[in-house]
Amino acid sequence: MSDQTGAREVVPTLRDVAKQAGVSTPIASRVLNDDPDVRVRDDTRARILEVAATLGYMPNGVARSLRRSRSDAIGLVMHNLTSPMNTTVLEGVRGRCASAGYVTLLADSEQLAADSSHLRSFLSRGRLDGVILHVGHGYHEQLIADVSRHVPAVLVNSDGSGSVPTARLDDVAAGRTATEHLIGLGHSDICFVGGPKEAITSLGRQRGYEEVLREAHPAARIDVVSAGWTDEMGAEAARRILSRPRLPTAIVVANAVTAAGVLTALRQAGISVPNEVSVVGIHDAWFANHLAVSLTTVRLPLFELGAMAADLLLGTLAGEPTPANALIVDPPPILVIRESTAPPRAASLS
Amino acid sequence: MSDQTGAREVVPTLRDVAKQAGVSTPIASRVLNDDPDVRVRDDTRARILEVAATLGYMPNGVARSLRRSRSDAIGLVMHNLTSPMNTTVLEGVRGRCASAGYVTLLADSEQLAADSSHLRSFLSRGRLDGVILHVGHGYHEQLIADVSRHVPAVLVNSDGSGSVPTARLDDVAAGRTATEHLIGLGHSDICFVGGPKEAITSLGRQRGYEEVLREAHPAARIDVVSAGWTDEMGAEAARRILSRPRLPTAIVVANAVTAAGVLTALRQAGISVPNEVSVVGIHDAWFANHLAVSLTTVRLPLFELGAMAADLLLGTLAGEPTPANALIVDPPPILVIRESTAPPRAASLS
DNA sequence: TTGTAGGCGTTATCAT
DNA sequence: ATGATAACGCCTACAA
Repeated sequence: MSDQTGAREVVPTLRDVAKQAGVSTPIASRVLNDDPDVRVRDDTRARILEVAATLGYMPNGVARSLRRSRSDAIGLVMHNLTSPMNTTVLEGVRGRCASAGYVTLLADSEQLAADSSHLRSFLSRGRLDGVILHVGHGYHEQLIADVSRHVPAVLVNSDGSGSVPTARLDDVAAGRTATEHLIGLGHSDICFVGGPKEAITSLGRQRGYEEVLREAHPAARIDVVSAGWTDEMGAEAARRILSRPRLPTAIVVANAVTAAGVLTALRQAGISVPNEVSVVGIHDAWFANHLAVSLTTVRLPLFELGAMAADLLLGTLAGEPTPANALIVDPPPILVIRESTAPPRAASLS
Repeated sequence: MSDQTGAREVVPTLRDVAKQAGVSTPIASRVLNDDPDVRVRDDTRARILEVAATLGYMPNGVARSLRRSRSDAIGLVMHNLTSPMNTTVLEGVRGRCASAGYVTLLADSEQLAADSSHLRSFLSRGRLDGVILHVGHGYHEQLIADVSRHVPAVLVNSDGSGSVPTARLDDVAAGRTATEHLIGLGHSDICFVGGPKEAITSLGRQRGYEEVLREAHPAARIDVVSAGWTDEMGAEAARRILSRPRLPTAIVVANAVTAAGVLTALRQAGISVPNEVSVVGIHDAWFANHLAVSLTTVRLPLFELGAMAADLLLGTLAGEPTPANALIVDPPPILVIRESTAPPRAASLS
């Protein structure tokens, strides 16, 4: 068939298609790109399409990017991908970007911050149309500045300390929901176990806790313990609480992984949950069902958070007027009751 | 300062650097790229470097890719990122690629297989130097074929049904390690709960189980139950086992997430682990410590698996002679003993 | 309805 | 030791 025209091992280019179809490259280009205002005879169009198909033509994305000065690629800078919550956010971002025709470049915030040559390669001009940064509580202001100076950027769950738009969860509402549940059960001696001290998400949840507790029991003690986002840090915080003279009757934990550590430490200390202490975790991860005591949680829309961050960025890229900040209030935090919460000891005695 | 030369809002290009430094673009290019065999006067070199620095010059990666016909980017096609095991593999791939100077494009295998326009965009010529496919047990032969026709590809933990190099774990050894532990405790009535029927990793682990069981107890029954990789499927498999007249004294579960479901179903049925049934899971995930009963596991080098897959691909790209397949035997599977295993009921009674 | 010209930013080749 | 020229593959004017 077409072999005798001098089949090359190399992949066909637009010129090859045009040549074989007996047209010029611009025509081939516009037909293949479905340019709406191109007027070609039907048979010409058909011929081009057919040649492209038989040749297995595939446009060169790099050349196209260079020409159009856009790459249809967005960068996603993440920290701590081992956290199931962060994975969900990632899926939200990636899925939305893919649906919008963008591919996703993934980078780790620690590595990016530590390796400037990798950062340069990542930000390499033209490769990325925009970047979404989910860098947690790390002190990555420099990284954020470096990135946002080069391309449009959006932050996720971070302290948008300035000009970079941010998508975030309704952390205050989450803290409120968790605490309201405990208060509804009759608790008033409630401890809050937070993430890292600087983490803005943890601070928001803490504020929700404080607000609700003050509203319901103005005299109650605000009792905050800082931990971190890992199970080990949760266990360590629980041990700190256990070393005090009196136990609270309930604990709100700012994160489900941390809560797993809290539960395990309580079990190891022989404390019965929920009989002696109730525990609520924030984030309804799959493993909540399988912990030492199945964990009552507050479900937050993590996937939607990622999708919203992507929307923010893609909207900006499309030149649409885009809000500088987005708080995900729909769906709202939802309480998922399992075995780890019950009325307080005192109440059950009375 | 340099403003009066007509400072533009646009980012500086190589030509700008060359012009300001009073040299031609090729020279600027070669100096900035540390071309070893370029002979320039020291002051010229210094001038170029200085201008580049003050201008904040950053090469355009797209133009460079076009010219060099390589992108320094690799694609990672993954399935089921919600699994913590897969996340670890991802980190292995991404980390290794980043260290080698490659950025990583992430795609979801389901979405890629379902959306051909996204696939074309992903494979868009020139964008990717190679692809790593971790597509699980899905019937993605078509996807694998499509990808590997376009760029060099490497498979992870898949059935390298043909010409595509593959990196995989030593699943047989993992199954052996888990089963040997149980046999050492005195068990002989051991059930194997697998992943999806077609999953090659599950089949390998099953083979390890069968080998060891036959070697130790030639008369023992090979008892295999198919489940899947989710906690729900594990729970469902456990319920199936519970509905039989007799319980085995021990269960090997091909996956830690599945094992979590098994443990929870056993607990809900009032079966005591490890007193009535011992359970070993494969993969030492963080949550093993926090399950209803902490789970004895076999730790497999998932991060190294990802890194090895990356090495395979990068080696191929570098033109090095590269093995077609790699079995990760170092580090070997390691048994991590926790609370979910003990001698069998009969033995503890005698 | 179709073709020609030019350039996106870089690097490789050859000349000087 | 440095410069001129061309080309990577594509797309957007504009011309015919």
